Amino acid sequence: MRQFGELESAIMDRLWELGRPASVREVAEELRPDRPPAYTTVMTVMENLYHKDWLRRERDGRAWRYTPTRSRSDYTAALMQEALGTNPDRRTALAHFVLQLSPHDAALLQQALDNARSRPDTGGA
Amino acid sequence: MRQFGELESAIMDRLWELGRPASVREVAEELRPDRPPAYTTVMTVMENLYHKDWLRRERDGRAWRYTPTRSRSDYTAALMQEALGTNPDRRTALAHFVLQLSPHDAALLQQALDNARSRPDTGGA
DNA sequence: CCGCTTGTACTATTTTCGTTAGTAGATGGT
DNA sequence: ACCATCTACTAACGAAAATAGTACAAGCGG
Repeated sequence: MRQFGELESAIMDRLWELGRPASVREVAEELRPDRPPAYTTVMTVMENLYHKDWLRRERDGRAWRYTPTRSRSDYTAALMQEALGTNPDRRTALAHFVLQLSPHDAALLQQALDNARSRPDTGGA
Repeated sequence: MRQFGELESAIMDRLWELGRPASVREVAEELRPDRPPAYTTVMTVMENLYHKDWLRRERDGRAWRYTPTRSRSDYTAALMQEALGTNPDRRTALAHFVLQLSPHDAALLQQALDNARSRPDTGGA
């Protein structure tokens, strides 16, 4: 699983922000105010993301409406998982990871672990 | 921090496996048995990694001996950290992450947290 | 001492993938 | 019927990784 390019990220971010199916037009608007990409550029990239299975789409009149196939947190977690997966020594990797966490994040992580224990596999996507 | 290319990964893996300074020749041997890259290819990539500061090197006769500048777990942890960092909703991201963990990994993670609490900031790199 | 082997330094090409966007054509509203 | 909009197709550019050849230095064995 490769990480997103810059424009891809911006697009996914926008879609995750919106939290509902959105047309190319909607996404393209106010995307990267510094250097607004052409409408067709956004369209192409969104179609790429569709073919790469990061977006699903449905017809709305002539236009497509796109939705992320996975939640942002799901994506983040998968990236983390993948990073961890490349390492045979999970113990050390996890130890390093934890040491790099801010106290606040460490607390959140502890909570997450507690929750996972009390309600294993609840919380789906 | 960009993730490695395929050959770059193979090379770093080999160096991490060996756990000692290694020459280009040593690394090149048995690297990707399916399609062994030319010696000079490996050399070029290792020099790239050196200039990108992933490898350090020292002379050994005519040859260079290369060593990773960072441990594998350090690298892994940094990747995980970076993934987490792109997500504004850390709580949910961490929750997902934990739910995706195998029970064994979850236990390791809990241990890591416990250790971090009892001996904060011990264990450096 | 001389050539063979090994290793480096330099250079260059190919490939891959994201980014960029134009053009043509379909379609629906007014 | 016309105009605005949207898609589909095509293409080319740029950066970075992968690939490797060539030239050259230097040590070793005979």
